[in-house]
Amino acid sequence: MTTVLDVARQAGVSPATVSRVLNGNTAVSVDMREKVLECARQLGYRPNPMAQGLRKGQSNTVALLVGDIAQRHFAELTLHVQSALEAIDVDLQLFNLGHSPDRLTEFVCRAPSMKLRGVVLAVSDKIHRDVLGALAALRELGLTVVSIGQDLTRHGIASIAHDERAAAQRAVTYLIEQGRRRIAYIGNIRNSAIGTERFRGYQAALRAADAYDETLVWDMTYRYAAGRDAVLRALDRGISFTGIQAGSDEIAMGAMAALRDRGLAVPQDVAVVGFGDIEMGAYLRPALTTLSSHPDVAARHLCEFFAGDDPPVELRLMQRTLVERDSA
Amino acid sequence: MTTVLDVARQAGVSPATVSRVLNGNTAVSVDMREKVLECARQLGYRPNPMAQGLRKGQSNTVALLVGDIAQRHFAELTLHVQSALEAIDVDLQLFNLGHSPDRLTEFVCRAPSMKLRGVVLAVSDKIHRDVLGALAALRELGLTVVSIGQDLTRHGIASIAHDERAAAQRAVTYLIEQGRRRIAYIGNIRNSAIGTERFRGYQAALRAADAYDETLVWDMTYRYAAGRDAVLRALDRGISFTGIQAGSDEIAMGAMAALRDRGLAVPQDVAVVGFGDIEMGAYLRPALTTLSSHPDVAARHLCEFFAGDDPPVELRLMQRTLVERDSA
DNA sequence: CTGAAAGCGCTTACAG
DNA sequence: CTGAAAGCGCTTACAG
Repeated sequence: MTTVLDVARQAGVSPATVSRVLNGNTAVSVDMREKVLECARQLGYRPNPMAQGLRKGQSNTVALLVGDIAQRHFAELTLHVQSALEAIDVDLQLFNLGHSPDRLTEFVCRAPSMKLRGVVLAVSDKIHRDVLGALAALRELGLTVVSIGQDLTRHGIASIAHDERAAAQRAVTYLIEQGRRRIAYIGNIRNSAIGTERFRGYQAALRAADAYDETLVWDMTYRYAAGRDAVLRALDRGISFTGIQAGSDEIAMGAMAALRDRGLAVPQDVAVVGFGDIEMGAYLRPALTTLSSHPDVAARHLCEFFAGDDPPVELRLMQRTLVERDSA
Repeated sequence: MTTVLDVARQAGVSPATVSRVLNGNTAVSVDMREKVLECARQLGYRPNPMAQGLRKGQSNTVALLVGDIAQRHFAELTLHVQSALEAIDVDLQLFNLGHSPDRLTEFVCRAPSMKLRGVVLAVSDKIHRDVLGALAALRELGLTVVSIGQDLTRHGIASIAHDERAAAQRAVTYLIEQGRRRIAYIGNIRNSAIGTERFRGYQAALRAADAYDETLVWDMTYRYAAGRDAVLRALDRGISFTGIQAGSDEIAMGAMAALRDRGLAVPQDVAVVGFGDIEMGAYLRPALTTLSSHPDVAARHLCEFFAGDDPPVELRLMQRTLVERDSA
């Protein structure tokens, strides 16, 4: 592999000059700059990232901590984050948390010695305040720390998030306006920071219509099976309902399958609204009414946070809109 | 941050000894080893990965090149690969190719200077032979190079792959045994190495039954829309068929939506078989009959390739089985 | 504007 | 078995 030294020799200058030209933060005379650039090109020189990192005390890598890449919206987010960060020339190291708080804790312990450029937290689960503190403290080590999905600004972490409460409230109000009153909520509430917000929106809409009923709140996990099981169990218990607000599209799909299996028609008997607008929803029959998601916008915000050297702890709020299809 | 030097001072030994204890490949006296270990623990010492990498000429990072993480099976594979590699203590750097050959080429140019521990290629698309050559050549630089999904052993790259041809042949034969003869193939054929294999299996099964008809072969991309569009177009042209072998579960879903929209019943009028057994398939109504996938097994094989220093160029072949559900 | 020198934190021949 | 020394490839004060 060619090194700065090779380029320097070839160009007849010192390695310091080569470095200065390539990093372009110090003034270098025009002819030197051109000669160096030409030689670097000729030799196909690329700096050794580890040498750079060791010298600078920081690598060019950002760790992306993802709640669970098996969930569609996390996969989509990963996609956009990776390409956005690549565009600004930072490498992405992927950690899949699988919703395990222990894995997050372990990461936090390892993080300081990893010499990362930053960490992006894409986690829906509630995070222990000690961990949050440790994460925020990484900032003092020169890392850029950003949360996508939940608002952690009050813990000192720059955040990009949807207004989940408003979104859920909008969707549930839409169901109420159809004349439905017995509307269930299926989703992760207690363990999920984002889920809690969504639930609050649901609750607010129903309370406003004086139709809130605790027995219709089913605190479940994110996956398909959760949606199916919740519906099956409720039906077995003779609980009746005419609408479902799901905490994710996957849950909504599981619920729709269960309704179908029990001979209930969507949306005639029970209307269903999902959360996240994953691509598949449009190909279901009935097609899934859901709330939009904006991973591309989030990725763009993220880049802005990484552009500055020490980004402010601010919230970039995004709004979800209702995507009306057949299921509600 | 604490360094080897800190640990050495604390333990009253030389940094060389600390390094030897921590790397454990050279003999060190028992009392020294214990003292060093104790001090390292006390100080919470973790080696600086960039210093290690610079010294060794190689980092601890493996690049995972993924065809398109927006496709479910790639997301699932990423999940398993990441956790398997983490277990053997290697970091995962994610590259999403988005099926772009240019991005792959660019990676190949960058790769030598990246000082990677290895690269994992999870790509369904056909790869240009020059790129393949460059990839295989990385091996001489000490990288471990493994392909998951397509067999590249004849290009000098260790591979983990399903027997796609046998799988498709099995599934299509199953449809034929139901008395169906006009069976369509929807999938990526020309541009996809894996798709080509699947198509060959389909073709072999139909030829064996003397029922192969080229007008029922629809070369499309991987996504939902492709499945829907292919079916709609065929129906518009008055082409009739009683079965569909899809090149992916997503395509199968798109096709089922189109059939439903045109008033055709699955499986009574048209049977549908997918490829890959993504979780969602079980929650469709009718539930999707499909061919199993084994990302967990693949990840396990992968670790074995990374365990040895210079793994042999061999093929680990996996068999898909037919997952019988309602759609066929 | 430019170069010589130091040093980031490790590991591994080389001596002993 | 152990230590002193060199060096991986870069960048950046420090002189000039």
